[in-house]
Amino acid sequence: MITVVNHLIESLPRKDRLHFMSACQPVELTLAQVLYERSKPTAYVYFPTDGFISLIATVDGSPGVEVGMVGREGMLGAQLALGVLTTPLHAVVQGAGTALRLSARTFRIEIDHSPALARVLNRYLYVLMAQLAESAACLRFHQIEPRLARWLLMSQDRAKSDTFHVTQEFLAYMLGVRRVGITAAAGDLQRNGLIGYSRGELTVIDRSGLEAAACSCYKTDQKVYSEILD
Amino acid sequence: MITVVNHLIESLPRKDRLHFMSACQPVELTLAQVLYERSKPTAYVYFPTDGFISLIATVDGSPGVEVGMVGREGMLGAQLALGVLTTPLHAVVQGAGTALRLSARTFRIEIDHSPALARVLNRYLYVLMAQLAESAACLRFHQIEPRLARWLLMSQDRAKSDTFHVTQEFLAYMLGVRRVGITAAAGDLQRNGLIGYSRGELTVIDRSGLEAAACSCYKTDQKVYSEILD
DNA sequence: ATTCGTCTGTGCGTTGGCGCACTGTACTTG
DNA sequence: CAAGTACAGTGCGCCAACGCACAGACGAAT
Repeated sequence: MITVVNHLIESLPRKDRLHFMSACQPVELTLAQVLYERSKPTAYVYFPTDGFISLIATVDGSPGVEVGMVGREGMLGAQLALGVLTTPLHAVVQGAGTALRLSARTFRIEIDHSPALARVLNRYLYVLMAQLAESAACLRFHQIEPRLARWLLMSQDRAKSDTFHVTQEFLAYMLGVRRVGITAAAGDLQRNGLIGYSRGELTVIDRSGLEAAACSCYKTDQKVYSEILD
Repeated sequence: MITVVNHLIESLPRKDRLHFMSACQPVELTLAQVLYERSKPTAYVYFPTDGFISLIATVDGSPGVEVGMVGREGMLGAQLALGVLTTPLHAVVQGAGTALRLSARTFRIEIDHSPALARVLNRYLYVLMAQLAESAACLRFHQIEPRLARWLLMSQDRAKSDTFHVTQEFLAYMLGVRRVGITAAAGDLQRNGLIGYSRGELTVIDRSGLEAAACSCYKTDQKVYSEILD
């Protein structure tokens, strides 16, 4: 039997947590499922317990680029706590799994009834903002390979598995680069024995090596999260 | 006699507004003044009435890049409304002028006493998040010239003057590029008769031309702001 | 009037990433 | 087992932006 495995929910005091969970509904997250579309109203919020979700920013017709990741350490739709129904970002399931879901309306009622929930949501929003800002600078200054390494680490943290399915095409989309850019960077990581890669099956072999290869943003993210939410 | 000229404060109902303003203290913003430093606690929040402020993200030792701008349409320190004392970004005065200032403590008391204030702050936070995400994609996909044009428009909107003092060195820092990159881009805009430029004195000549030269992020920003806060 | 500091413009080679097109290598399905 | 369909790898020319260095150009201060 599985207990709650979303960190935000876990952090609630027992009474609030039980009440909150009774309002939740477990749902499957299927790979590539689009949960939010930019500037459209959001019907539900999601607390991943197992899967994880990418936040994608776009401009004009450009393909898009990932600016945030949501796993069991966070939630999707926190902007509802700010009283805004629409979302500025696309949200796409990037690792299949499960999540707890609430309707927007129920979620807002829960917030009104639980100051502890409101508090943790506010703090999470702060972390999210810090991540967005970090992403901006990272996109500007860091090269593909360190960014890829970072991405793999972040995914591994959320997938809780050292092997997962991702195509180069997909990685290219996430990082906002060409596919061949990924071919080169991933090839490099592979030659250095940090990852194994074969037809979409990616395995992290040397995690600490990857950490060394990743840009500083990985550590920074972790630091902010733990300072604000732990 | 000057009435309040900060849009967020103006949007409060009369009673709340008067109370709020009596808690405020007018201060001068001097050029290049550093108001916030990353991950340090914030002593004050600022509501610009005249000057404006740049939000700067940094990674590692990299120089930094602007990810947001705060003028009379916004405020600095909104994260306090989330209950977090530190700030994820540097904040530097980019246009000298004046602002209304409150201590962090007073600000939080005001929020607790005015639901209208809390509401507008939440909405502003949402706008800020949208801006950060937008910036990330903009930094990744847009070229120097359109970004420069956008920056000039945003500054002009906040400076309420079509001529202001900025060196190429400074612009380079804001956009996260080389100074010579600015030389080239600004030269281009100048040749096309959109701006005049001489030893740090920059004049916007053809505003609608600049709007055409700017990347789409300019319009997008305006749209989000007006949808959420108007 | 000369000097000095600040700001702008130019020139060079370098590079990281782009666009495009094609080849090679697997699984997968009929 | 043959054909089809992902997916990964390679090669080539191109370009925006980079780093570095130096040369004017203007304004203020001595």
